[in-house]
Amino acid sequence: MPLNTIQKGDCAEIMRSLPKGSVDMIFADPPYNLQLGGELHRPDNSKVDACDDHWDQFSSLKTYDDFTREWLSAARDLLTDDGSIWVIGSYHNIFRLGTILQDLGFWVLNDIVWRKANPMPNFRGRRFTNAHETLIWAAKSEKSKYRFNYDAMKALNEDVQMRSDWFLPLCTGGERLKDDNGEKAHPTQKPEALLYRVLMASTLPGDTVLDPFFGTGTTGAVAKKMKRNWIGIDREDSYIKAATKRIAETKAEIDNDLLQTVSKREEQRIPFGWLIERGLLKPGAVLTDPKHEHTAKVGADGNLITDTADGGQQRGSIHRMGAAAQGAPSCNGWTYWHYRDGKNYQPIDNLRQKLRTELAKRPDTTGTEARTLQ
Amino acid sequence: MPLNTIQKGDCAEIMRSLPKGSVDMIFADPPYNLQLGGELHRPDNSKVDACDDHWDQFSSLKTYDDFTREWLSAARDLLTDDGSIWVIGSYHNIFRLGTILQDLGFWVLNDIVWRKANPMPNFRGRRFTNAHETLIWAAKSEKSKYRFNYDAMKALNEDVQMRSDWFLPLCTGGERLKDDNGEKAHPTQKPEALLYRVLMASTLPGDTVLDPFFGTGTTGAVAKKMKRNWIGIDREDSYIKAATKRIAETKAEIDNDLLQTVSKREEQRIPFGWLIERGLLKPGAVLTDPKHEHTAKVGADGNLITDTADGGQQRGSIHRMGAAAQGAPSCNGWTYWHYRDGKNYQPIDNLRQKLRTELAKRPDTTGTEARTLQ
DNA sequence: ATCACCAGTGAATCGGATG
DNA sequence: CCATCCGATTCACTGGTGA
Repeated sequence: MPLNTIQKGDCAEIMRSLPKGSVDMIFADPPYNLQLGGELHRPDNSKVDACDDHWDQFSSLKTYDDFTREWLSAARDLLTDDGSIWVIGSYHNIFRLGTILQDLGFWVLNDIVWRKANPMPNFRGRRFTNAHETLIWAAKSEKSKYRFNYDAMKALNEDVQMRSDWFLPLCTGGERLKDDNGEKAHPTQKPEALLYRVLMASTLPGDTVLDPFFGTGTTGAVAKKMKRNWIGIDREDSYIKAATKRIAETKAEIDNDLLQTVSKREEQRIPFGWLIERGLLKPGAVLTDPKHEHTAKVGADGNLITDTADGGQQRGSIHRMGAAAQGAPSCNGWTYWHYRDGKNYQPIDNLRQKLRTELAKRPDTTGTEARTLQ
Repeated sequence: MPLNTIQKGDCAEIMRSLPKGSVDMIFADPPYNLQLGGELHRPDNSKVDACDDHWDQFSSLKTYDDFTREWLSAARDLLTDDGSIWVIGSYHNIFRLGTILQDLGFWVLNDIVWRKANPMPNFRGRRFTNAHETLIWAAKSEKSKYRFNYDAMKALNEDVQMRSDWFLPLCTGGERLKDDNGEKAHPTQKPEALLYRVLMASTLPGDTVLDPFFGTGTTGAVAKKMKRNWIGIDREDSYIKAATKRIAETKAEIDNDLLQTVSKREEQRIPFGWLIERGLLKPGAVLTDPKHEHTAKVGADGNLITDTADGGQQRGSIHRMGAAAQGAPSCNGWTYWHYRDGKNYQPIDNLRQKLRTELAKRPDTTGTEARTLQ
């Protein structure tokens, strides 16, 4: 795999030449097929520098669809089974992209709206200001165990779930690459903040990220900063030259420990029985629910024991017995059951956390056991 | 023309029976083809009342496409040459709708994002909160002299061009129609404010507006208020009954309350993570408290990271880590934590203020940032 | 009259490991 | 392939009740 390099050529062809199932995530910013008419002027009569490059011209919708199906199909084969893809577009092409993604078997996870902080106004006053672009995030298939760093996204948003509408400025000012004449090097350079969020959401450090329409290499630059491996593909020498220089000047600046995000789901599993084995809870201890409406006794084997209405007993895991007490389909026993700590009641999750901290300090003695029991 | 009545039956069939070129605008809220799996429960174990009605079930994407092509084709013939159509959908169906619209010769004018003020969260934490729906506004053809009430839209928006992202609350409370059992009469009733803006943008009083998926008749009720003629089509007796009653009780008067967009909040919320995404702070930057007694490092996800006495690490939001450092129950992390600016230390609140000023320069007037600029 | 608290709810493609 | 079990997971808003 040609990691951390730019390949020159047709992206479908090059993707077909790489080993199948070898890429964790693909970010694609394909031609939008804008179909612009004549020139557009601002109210002050200055001319709008539109995207009229040859690579954005297609003779018909069918030509665009064929082109799209070709590269998306190659992209799908390149992804690992649990990989995912991001594509970005506007109303000119996003419906074609979305339809073909679905037809090829991709499973759409979200459509994301990039709300532009500073869009170009509609100078003619004939439509609404086109103030957003759309990203589609899709897994390779319905069965994929795609990666989503939920906790990182929540943390980025001050502990509130990240929504499907993102408000970010355009790429302007110093971030915008210029060519030797001081003109913008690429007509549609995307802001790094957009890629930062995409990479943070759906990849891990060390993952391989491919961008088939690399342009000025925003994906590569952000991937390098965030210690993801990247592969870029483009057909234009001028873009490859600009991207190469840009990425060479970019440092992998973020430390490993800073790149880590914690997810409860990925923490070490602690069976309830370990609390008893290690004396954090004694057999016979009485647990209650938060409202003190139900009680259960701790059995020596890690089961809980409750008395039933008919004078019998019931036993089961902390989760099963919590669900039964509430008449609910499921229950997180760790947060439901509380133990007595002096005059207060604490969730048994506190004991789990305590044990987890201890185990982390002594990885040599307990690590193997913990790992094998996971 | 059966103006201001509801027709019962298949919408494509009924549209074919009406005179061609006789309708000025069509608003369509077709089935979304959600393809839901099993049941979904909230964290409190209550069940989500999903949209699982028979009319939303299609056996395949092809079946859905055939259905869509059929009614959109009939709709196109029904429009005047200068007429336009609005369709609404989610990522499940909007790409199919958009592709078929384009294939039939409709000319897309805008895609509009309805950002929901109060969407349902993602309960499992597996994706981004699906916080918007998409509307497509299209003219009958590229040559259409479609109607767009530019000045009305600008006036609605405090004299700034209306953007393509609209921030509106869901239809809840008193506006939501209930059946005889007190249950919601329709699973997906749209808010009147949404229809108000659509009608205000693209029709004139006296115009004829048709809704082929009439449901509880929101389109008819708002059209009546705004003195547009309306035609509704639906297949379900229960919806027709509810819509008939609703429109009979609606008066043909323009309700000024509807004119208002959701009021702006005083200040927009800036998550700490935005400073990192936008490069105002780098991951790894060291923050200190005003007395330089505590330090914390900035994580890539917007959490702060501190070293604990026992050699471990702790992470959390700026507020939580500020509280922990002081042993206080709460803390305003924005004023507590300081970053190094040359030789001086400045509260990170300065960076927030800087970003806020930048954002304020480009006010998102359409819609109120509320808590969710995102 | 006001406030605090609780319950309910909205177009939702909402697990993963183990046996 | 399927069954079983563990255990992680929610935001904004409305309306009712009781102090």
